[in-house]
Amino acid sequence: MFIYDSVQKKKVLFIPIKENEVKIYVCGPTVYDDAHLGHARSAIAFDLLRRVFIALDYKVTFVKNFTDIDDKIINKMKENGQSLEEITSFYIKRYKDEMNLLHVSDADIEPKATETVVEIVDFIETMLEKNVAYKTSDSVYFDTSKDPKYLSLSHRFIDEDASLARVVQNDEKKDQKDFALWKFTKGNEPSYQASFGEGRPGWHIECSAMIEKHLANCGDFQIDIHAGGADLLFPHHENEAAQTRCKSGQELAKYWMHNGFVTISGEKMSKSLGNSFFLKDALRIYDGEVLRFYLLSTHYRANFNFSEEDLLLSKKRLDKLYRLKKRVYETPCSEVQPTFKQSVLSDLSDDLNISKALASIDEMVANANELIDKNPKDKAFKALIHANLLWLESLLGIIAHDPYMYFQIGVREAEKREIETLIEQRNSAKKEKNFQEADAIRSILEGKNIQLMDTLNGTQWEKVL
RNA sequence: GGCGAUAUGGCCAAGCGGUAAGGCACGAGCCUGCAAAGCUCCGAUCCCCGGUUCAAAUCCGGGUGUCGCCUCCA
Repeated sequence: MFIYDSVQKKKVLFIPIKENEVKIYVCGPTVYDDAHLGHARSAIAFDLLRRVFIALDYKVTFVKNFTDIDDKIINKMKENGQSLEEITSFYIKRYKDEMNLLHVSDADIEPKATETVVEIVDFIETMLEKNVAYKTSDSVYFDTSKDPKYLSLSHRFIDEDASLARVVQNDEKKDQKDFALWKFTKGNEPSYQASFGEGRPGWHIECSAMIEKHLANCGDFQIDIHAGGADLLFPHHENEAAQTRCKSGQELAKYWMHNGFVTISGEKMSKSLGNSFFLKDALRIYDGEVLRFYLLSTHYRANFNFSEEDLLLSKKRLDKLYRLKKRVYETPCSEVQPTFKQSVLSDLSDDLNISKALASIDEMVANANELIDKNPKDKAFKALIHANLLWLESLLGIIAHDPYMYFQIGVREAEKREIETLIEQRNSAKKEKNFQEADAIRSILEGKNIQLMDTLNGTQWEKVL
């Protein structure tokens, strides 16, 4: 497996800390609002990473956190008069439901910040003891000057005057780069007891504490891979790494992976721009699997410009897989073709090169269709192809539906019966060589976006988007 | 202002020094009563200018465009 490491800034051979095992931590969402396409893309990208490692026979431990205590959540509490719990449990459930529609598996461990407070407090106590953190009137800060490697992750040089001019000045901080580990309570908001003062955790500390709690190794590195969106590299990941380095003497992660953004009309979706395309809205229009396949089909590091037109084009590629599935659906699976499996896995082992993998898959599809055309009764071959498709389902999280149902998504039962009746009428007309009548019926159905196809197994229909 | 990424045929998109994968769209053919589906065939010298090399889309330098990070963010 080769992966692109954001810190080394190049593609490197992945060597696990412990043979045949991989520990992955992904930064999950702050749960105060609905997830948008960017969350989906990140989740799908690293879900693929996880599936590929599993397919390569690694023992995978996959952790994704929920940030469930934060300024924005508190603001929402004040706005809506809801409790913290009410808000976060609502959005966590919605996030997980939506991710499941996208066939993103739940993580093995899904820690919440509020359930990690004890560890966070311990973590900060140790940093205070080690004198790499200090207290001011409102917060406990991390002292970045104590970390000689600070900024080595994001390769940044901070110009004290220019680049931090946009940050609100705080005279109590020793250095503008220093960041809050703990914010003392101002009253009337959720807070936790701590030896250094009642309050709540800052954003960066939870990931370091969670990794230590759930995953940490003894050795140079605590985990194998830390992943997240490209916007997290600085300051979030830089700060996580610094905390852990100064607290435990270990590097947080051996490899760092960052996914590119989803843009709309070439512009990043972001909360401040207010141009977010929420998943709940996308899922009202598009099937989750179609959306997954679309978001999956561009390499995870590249920026992804979302457009409905491209989504529909991408669907056509998925349709072809489903049509092949129809052709082999009645034949029980045998074994995946080794050459096919090997070729797809080797494509994906190259830093998740999905484009290459899809090309290999398309080649398999074309080849399979050709041979089934030539020899429609070759059950042994169909069994192999069926097995290939089933294997792809586990590897990519696609082609999971019944292939007939897939083409009928969004068609109501009554409408289905109506379609079947029209098809029967058309078939009678065809038998009587009344092609005018048959074509007229076909036109009626086409007007309803129903496409007919006469096959050896009778007339089939598909809903066209 | 500082830092970084990227620029490939009509569109999406691989490529990581040896003479441009794949998908969609378009066109032609096979198949079909006709279609649809499926199969086959068909198109680019890679933003510009210099340089390194026997050899560059791929490396280096300089431009130009686009995007991002530096503030919550996947």
